Amino acid sequence: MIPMTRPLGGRPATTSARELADTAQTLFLERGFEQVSVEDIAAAAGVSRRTFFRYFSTKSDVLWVETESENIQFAKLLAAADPDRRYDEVLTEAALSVHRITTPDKRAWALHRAQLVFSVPAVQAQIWGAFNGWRSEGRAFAARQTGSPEGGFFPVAVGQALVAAMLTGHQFWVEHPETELEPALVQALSLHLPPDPRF
Amino acid sequence: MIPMTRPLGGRPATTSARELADTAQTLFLERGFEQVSVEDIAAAAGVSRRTFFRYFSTKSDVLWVETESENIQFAKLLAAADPDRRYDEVLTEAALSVHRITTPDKRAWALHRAQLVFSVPAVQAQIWGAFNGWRSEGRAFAARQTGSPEGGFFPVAVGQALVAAMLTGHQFWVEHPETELEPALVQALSLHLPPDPRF
DNA sequence: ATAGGTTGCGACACGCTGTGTCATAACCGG
DNA sequence: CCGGTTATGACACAGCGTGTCGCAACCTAT
Repeated sequence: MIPMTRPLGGRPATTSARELADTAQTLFLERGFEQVSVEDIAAAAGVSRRTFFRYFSTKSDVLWVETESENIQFAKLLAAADPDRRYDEVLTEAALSVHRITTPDKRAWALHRAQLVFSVPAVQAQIWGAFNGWRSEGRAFAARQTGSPEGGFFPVAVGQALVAAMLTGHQFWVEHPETELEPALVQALSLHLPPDPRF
Repeated sequence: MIPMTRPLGGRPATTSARELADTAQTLFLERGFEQVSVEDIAAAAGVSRRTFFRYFSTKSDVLWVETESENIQFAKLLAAADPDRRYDEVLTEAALSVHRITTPDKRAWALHRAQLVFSVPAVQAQIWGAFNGWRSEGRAFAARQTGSPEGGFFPVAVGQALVAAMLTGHQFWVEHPETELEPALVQALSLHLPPDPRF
């Protein structure tokens, strides 16, 4: 979508997806998702409303900028896993690694985004697509790591269960924001299924 | 929302939620969800656009009219459960009962809708809200049946796991349409959690 | 029959999202 | 300086969702 190298010639961009996303996230934290219009974001970033929609196809897309790179990191961790290890251990480690929170700023944003997920319909409408990567990665990994058939029942269940565990951890966190996300994720991911290559 | 008995006095309604939903679904089948505006639905039903929003708060709400009554049936089954039975047995029975397919017509429709769920983004956008009932009902039931704290981790996990099981069964069914839904649901629901009132 | 209360509806206006179109600004190389 | 290229802004438009207001259509009581 956004080219790696600036093509030769042409007017240089006055902003970037990253800058727009940062601006938007700051405003969301200040006033809340629905109290911030695209016009507000564009004005704060010094561009027109139309330009915002050239970088993001919808207002809520700005919430999932990190998701793409997280998916890549997740897939890499799974690809590099020792084939002899239990699939569920690897899956748990990889998921925790990707969701690790390093700074207070990132914690605040992650919490707010999670709150939006569980309260704003416009955000909920995108969850399916946002977690598609997790579902399919978890499924494919479970199939190859346990030797289950590609179209079998078990890998499908693992993919769905992985997403459910993520949502469980985040939902608990949102309802207990004084706690930390990681323990909740650990607990949710510990409710895993034993490997079963039969189906 | 819509009163059970017509109140005394006042102008009688010229339409109903049921009539609007039927009209809308017919148009959706003909042209597709996004190719039908609320104005179109209202016109086809012989009312104004404003009146549509008096019966449904959003356009997409009419997609899940059946889901609402299913939720009520589900909640009733859970409410009538023997308090001494294992929560997961009751949950499984109730979920299977609600999803039981009685006629070939209903099977075809259920399969078609499931296929839409796993392929059409416009439909996927509604899934979160559509399954909100199952999530919250499963959660509340798990809490009271196992004696777990209302805000505890375990009920949250049960709610999410219930939805994940539903999706797993349906996803497997969509990918193997020659099989039946119920066995897939049984298998998915059998991957349940043991009751744990501690958390 | 008429008056007053109650309830559904249509008309209108408004802010917001998302899209299409077009002119223009700001860079490139020759 | 001059086309070619790319990002942007201005504008228009359909659609969603909400608020408000006056009116229409029913009721019951007098």
